[in-house]
Amino acid sequence: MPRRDSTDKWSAMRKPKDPEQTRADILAAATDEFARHGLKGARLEAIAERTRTTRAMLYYYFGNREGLYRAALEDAYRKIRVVESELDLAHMEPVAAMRRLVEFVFDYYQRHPNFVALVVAENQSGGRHIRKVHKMRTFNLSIINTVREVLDRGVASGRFRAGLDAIDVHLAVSALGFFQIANQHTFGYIFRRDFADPKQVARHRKLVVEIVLSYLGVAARAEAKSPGRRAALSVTA
Amino acid sequence: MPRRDSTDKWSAMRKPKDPEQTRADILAAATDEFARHGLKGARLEAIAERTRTTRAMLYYYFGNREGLYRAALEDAYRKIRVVESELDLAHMEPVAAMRRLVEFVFDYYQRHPNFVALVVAENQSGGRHIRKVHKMRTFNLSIINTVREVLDRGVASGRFRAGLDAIDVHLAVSALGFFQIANQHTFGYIFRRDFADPKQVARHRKLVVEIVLSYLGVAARAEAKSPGRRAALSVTA
Amino acid sequence: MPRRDSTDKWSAMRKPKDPEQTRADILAAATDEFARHGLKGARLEAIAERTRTTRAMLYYYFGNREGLYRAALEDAYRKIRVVESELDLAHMEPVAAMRRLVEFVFDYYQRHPNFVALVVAENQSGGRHIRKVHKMRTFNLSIINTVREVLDRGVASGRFRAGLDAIDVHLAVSALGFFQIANQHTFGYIFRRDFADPKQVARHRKLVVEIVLSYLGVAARAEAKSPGRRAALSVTA
Amino acid sequence: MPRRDSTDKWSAMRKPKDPEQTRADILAAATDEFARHGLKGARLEAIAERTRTTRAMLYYYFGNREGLYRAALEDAYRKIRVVESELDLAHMEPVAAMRRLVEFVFDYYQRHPNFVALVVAENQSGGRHIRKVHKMRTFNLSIINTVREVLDRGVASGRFRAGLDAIDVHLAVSALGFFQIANQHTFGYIFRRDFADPKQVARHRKLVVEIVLSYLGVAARAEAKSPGRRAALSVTA
DNA sequence: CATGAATGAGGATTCATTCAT
DNA sequence: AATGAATGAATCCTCATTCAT
Repeated sequence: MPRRDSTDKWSAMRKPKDPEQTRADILAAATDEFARHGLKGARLEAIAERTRTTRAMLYYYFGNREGLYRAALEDAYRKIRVVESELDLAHMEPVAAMRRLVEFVFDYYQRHPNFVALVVAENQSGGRHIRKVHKMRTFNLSIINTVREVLDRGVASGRFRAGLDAIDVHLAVSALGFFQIANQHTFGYIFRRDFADPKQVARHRKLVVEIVLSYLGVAARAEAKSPGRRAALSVTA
Repeated sequence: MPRRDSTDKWSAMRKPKDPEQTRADILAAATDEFARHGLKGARLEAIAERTRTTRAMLYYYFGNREGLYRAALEDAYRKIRVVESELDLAHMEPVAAMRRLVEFVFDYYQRHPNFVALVVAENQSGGRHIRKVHKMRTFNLSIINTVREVLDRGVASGRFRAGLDAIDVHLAVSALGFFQIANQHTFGYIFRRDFADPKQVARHRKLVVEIVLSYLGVAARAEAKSPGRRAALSVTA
Repeated sequence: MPRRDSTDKWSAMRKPKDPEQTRADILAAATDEFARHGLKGARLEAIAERTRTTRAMLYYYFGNREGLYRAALEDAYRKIRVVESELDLAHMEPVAAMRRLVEFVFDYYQRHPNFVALVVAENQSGGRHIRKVHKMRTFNLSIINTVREVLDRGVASGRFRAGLDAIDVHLAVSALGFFQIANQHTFGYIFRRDFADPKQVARHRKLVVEIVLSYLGVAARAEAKSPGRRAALSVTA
Repeated sequence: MPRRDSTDKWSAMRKPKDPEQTRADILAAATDEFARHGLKGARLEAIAERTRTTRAMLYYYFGNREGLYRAALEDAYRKIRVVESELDLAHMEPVAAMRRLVEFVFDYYQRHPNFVALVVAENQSGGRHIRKVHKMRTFNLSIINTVREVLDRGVASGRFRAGLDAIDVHLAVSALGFFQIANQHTFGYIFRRDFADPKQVARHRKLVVEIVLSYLGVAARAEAKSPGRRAALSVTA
């Protein structure tokens, strides 16, 4: 009874009790809260408030803070891999496939800063919790196979140079995309780049593609403009 | 009346008042603690303990938690820029200079994971505090001038392709190096890469150099492979 | 396994959850503590101890120190006005009514030094908190109507002189009664008056009545002295 | 060295060291701080800041918090009595003398709210400290003699009624004047009286005089307007 | 399933006060 | 006579977590 404002927007707004929905709501709120403040910084009270439940409910559904955090972490990773697996790169020409993959990763980070933030949080706590999430590796390894398949075809067709490692490439792709979200505030402030500006985002997107393709041995910019005139224009703006 | 001997516990514990030293000690401990646990996660008590002072001293010298955090942040940025400014790339051939710069950044992050962690923490709190550190931009902008100068010479000599932006390049260099520290736990666990293994670190170092040089239009592999030219270029620390 | 007997320490200590009681207990203890030491001087720990709860409970019920203080303040004002409203002066002859009112105020202060002390504390903090208590004015204004009604009747009947202002009168009544509690220590010490002595209290009570009635134009001494008319008028509690 | 703003308004503004002046400055600042926040609420740091010295100086001059408080208290009482003793009422006609005395007290409180606040603070702490100030009674008792002398003359001349007690009268005068400062925030807010408004102050001043004179048996308002028509007009606005 | 009540402990700040120079 | 440095201790407040219904 204590503290709450007198306006009772409660009984009115509380959805009909649906355990699955409640669980999902909590998870969503938790993801956001953990993303914003990290594992230790997140306040369970804040999560409860957003879900219009009480802290006790979090315990009821997820056992404790760590259980909730792990659930959020697993959920986040699962989601990106699910979407990733729908890319269907196998039917595309290698360079186009790689371009698409890079853009996908880049875009995903841009649209899901919470995923990025959760990964940051997990690294901040030494990756202790990701190890406890079973199947984490399972559904994550698929991306490497995808990359490897594209690389192989590209090398075979002569579009990519030989000797490339799939994990290395994925590392580069991830790093370049991740940084733009994870470090946007410091880098953006210091070097006066507005990472929220759509035009900058578009520029950076091209930049990342270019870097990766260059590394694969493709004359980058030509690709982007017109497949036919490929070799002619490698001078960028 | 038992006059303390000068070799006892006391003299060892910095009783002789040396404010500068005390301040520096606190700052060092704070840097570490904030790096490990972030702005909110850090325990002031932990910082005090390592310095053999009391929490009150932290307030005496830095006003409050945020003041201390800001001081640590500023100090960390200042340090990397100071070392960076001693690179003396102006006298080196462009490709060698760029290689050296990339390696420097990579190495600095490897050897100063605290710096990386502080930057992560600052981004986690939205970059709110870096804005309050005066002169932050001042001493950070030098790196861009350095990069630009190398790029210009490289383009002029025909070793680099034209149309390159210094901030873009610095962004790429930073992102690729940063990721290896910042995301080592998640990426390492999922893809079974041991980022602590010196051999891997060496591999990654080459990888990053290669990626950046490729982007600049330098036939990376050639540089890296030809033993004859290698010695000439790897004048890095 | 030793089942606690129902007569042991526990049952005595309000274990059976009774939120209303808990809240009331806290409020009572808080009133006393704030009265003794003021808003800032009060120790929440002290309040908690008296209630056999923990400090955390205070926050649970009242949000924070100020919330608790405000609740105590409101409660105190409400109580005096409630009792005041039961005076039923409308049926009394004006002079007797006024006498009774003055005596009531005087007595209330005497018996509720905590109320006086809280008011002192609130003034000490500039009256900042009383403004935040909704309804404060509402239940306080009734006293003025009461006074005004008595004055009007007195003037109409020729017992009081004309031109009197109800708020002025209430101000005088309050000031004279308040001082005896609020300033008893300094005034008492300096002028060697023992404000705790029942005989002095009785003397002061008469004094205050006399002053107020004189101001209203009633020949005070006459009223007080004439034994014959005294009984008729001193229908006070 | 820590904390202070970089602008060094220090060495420039620090007055040439004059122990007496320093002591007086501290006392003035302390009076204000104790008046504002009470004995316990006052912060020594705040006092030090206003005096442009350090907290250590307060200890140097006054021993400790209580010593400083006592000094402020004594100083405050001494000042009012000094001014009071200069009233020179002995040469005035009784009614005029009494009026002047009431007005003096009223005005003094109005102009020295710090005195009022200190008295409040002292009562709040049970009058424990005033007892430790030697001579406190000595210089305070004079006021009673002054009042008594006026009363005696008034009774003798038939202007005042008999049976009056000097301390009672002083009590009434003090209470009525004190309340307007001490309780201005609560009373003012609840009953919508602006005790800071000069017009209200003037009204209240008259009111207090009137009340006191009425009590002494003088038809109040007549006095104020024209001594000659004294009895005629007792109807106030 | 759900929830209001209760608790315990961890840390943050703030200060008065003392010391050494 | 003065002061910067240092300390210890008191409180505050916030939370995660558990309990009883």
